[in-house]
Amino acid sequence: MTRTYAGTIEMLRQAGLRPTRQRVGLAHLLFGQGDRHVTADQLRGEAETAGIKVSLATVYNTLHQFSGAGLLSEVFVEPGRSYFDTNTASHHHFFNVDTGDLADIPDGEVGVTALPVPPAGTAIDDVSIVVRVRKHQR
Amino acid sequence: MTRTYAGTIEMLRQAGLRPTRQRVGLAHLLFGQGDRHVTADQLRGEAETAGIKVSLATVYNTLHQFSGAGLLSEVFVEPGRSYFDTNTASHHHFFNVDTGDLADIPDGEVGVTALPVPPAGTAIDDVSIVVRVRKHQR
DNA sequence: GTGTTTGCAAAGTGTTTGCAATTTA
DNA sequence: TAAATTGCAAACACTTTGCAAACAC
Repeated sequence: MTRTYAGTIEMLRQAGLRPTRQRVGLAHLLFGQGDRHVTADQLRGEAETAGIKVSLATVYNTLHQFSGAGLLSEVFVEPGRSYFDTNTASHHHFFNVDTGDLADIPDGEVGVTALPVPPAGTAIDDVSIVVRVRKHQR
Repeated sequence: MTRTYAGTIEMLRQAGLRPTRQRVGLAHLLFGQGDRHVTADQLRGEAETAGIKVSLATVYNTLHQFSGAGLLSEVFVEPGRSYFDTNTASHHHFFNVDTGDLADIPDGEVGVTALPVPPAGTAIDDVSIVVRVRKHQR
């Protein structure tokens, strides 16, 4: 978690990304407050609220650049929406189908029993578990 | 697996769906050849090849109606593309990120170690494991 | 005949792209 | 100043919708 501007700038430099006003602002929103799960649109809204002027196209570019640099990971839970996760360690997710909220499953609470044998000619890249939850009706 | 026309028609009737020419044709493509994973567009292409005249809008409608009736399940592996699976039993998937192919993981080859405790106010709806694979480079 | 279903084309959603203007170093 | 980055608007891929014509019963 980077919290100072100097630290954010250093992080971006190390990732080979110029610390532009937009990137620094978005990095602050993303990495300044613990683990986060955001869509491009949500992040754009937060940036606006925070007074960071940035276009949606740049938010997308930035999220992909951060992913490429290993600062973010992408999570697939829904067609038509991309989520980005500041937790780049291997872990799993709860997805609330009613609200669209994505949350980490605490470490160790779930895992896979064994790795399956991948189809011929392929190798395993990533294993993800998504636990879909909904409002508990009573 | 339904293979006869009479069987397909009966299946649709039981699901509360009128056995229209389009629904019967698509059901044959879907349920007449073992477990399948298709996108709307793929199915549309197959229908065309098979000489079944059906619009893309109707393919979408039909896939959703079949899902609603429990004849299909929907699988989420990629933003911007919906996959439908003729296997409605609880099971998991391989997703080839290079080709877009989706395949079932044989029963028992993978499972979860334990169910995590869902966030307050929610209940678990579904647990899915997606194993992303890619061409094995040598 | 009556209500359901279909197909078209238009609209919608989320994302990406091309390129001139701006910014970083 | 040179190269990288941004923002806009247009383009995109996939999906959904509105509604008149066609179909199932």
